[in-house]
Amino acid sequence: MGMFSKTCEYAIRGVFFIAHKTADGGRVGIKEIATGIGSPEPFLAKILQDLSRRGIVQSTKGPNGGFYLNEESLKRPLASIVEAIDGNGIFTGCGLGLKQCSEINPCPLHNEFKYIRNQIHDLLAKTSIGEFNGDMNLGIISLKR
Amino acid sequence: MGMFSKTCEYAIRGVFFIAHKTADGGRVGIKEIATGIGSPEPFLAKILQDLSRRGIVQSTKGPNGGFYLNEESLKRPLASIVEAIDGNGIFTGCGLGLKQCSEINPCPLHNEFKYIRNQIHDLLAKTSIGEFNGDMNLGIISLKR
DNA sequence: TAAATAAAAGATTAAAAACTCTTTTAATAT
DNA sequence: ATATTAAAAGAGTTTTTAATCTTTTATTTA
Repeated sequence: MGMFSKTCEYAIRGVFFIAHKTADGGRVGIKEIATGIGSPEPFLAKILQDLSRRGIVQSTKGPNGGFYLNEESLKRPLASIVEAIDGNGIFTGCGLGLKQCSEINPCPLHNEFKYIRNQIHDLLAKTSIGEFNGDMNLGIISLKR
Repeated sequence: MGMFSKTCEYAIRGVFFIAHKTADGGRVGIKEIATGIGSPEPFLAKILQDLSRRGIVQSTKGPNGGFYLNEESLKRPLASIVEAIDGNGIFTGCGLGLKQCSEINPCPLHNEFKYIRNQIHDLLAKTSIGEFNGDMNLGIISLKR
């Protein structure tokens, strides 16, 4: 059980891959993305179609088509991907799974978890999709395995 | 998708409930625990059996039997419950789901996630199972809904 | 405008997690 | 000893998540 669902992990890795591959203005096909991040191709296709519908990635059909990211998309925070796929439960949900846990009806770990959830949210909100392209060019980081 | 699996959420809430209910030295039955924390009874039974086998909770069969916590168990950190049920993936796993993500082969968010995962671990390691009994007596906190 | 390309959409299957039911075993009290 | 109580254990079901397959639609190039 990771921090995000498997779907969301593929989504983030896929979007990073697209950002990196299309930094020069081109397009990248689903096959290349799936291979590049080590995900099942048809499953990733579904995920990217969803993100495309939501405007988080861009795509065109036909020859020379594929996925890419416009200026605006590159500036979006990672939080927008996570919220689109997993919802905002990770930012707001109770650590012990209680629906009505809140400031006035807190679970035993309410304050401790609130602190951590806020940190996760801040991290994902302040980090933009585009900002890792440099690292990846240097081969420092990995999106596969 | 919460921080922990549903199973783990029930486990933590169940153990808190046992700690609270048996603080005076008694035992508490699975039915009362399940009702008290709002979980499916047979499913919670499975979970507590597992924790019992691992020595994280104590139990006796027969009349006046039920679950309880000995001195040692009350002092254990919450981390021991989480590790028993969900494993240590939440403390060590890669945020993007990469098996081989590490210091020398980091994913784009490796350092950021490491920081957060350490915080989660520290919180769960420094917090003991028994230390919320007082709060619960005051009716400040909830384990249900 | 026809052929080729590549994503979109819909339907289906597989695997994992969550949950239930039935039988057995251990402990206690009479 | 026997009946009763309550957890342990095992097998089975349901639901959710993950993954696959097939058909359709849009775009481009020749």
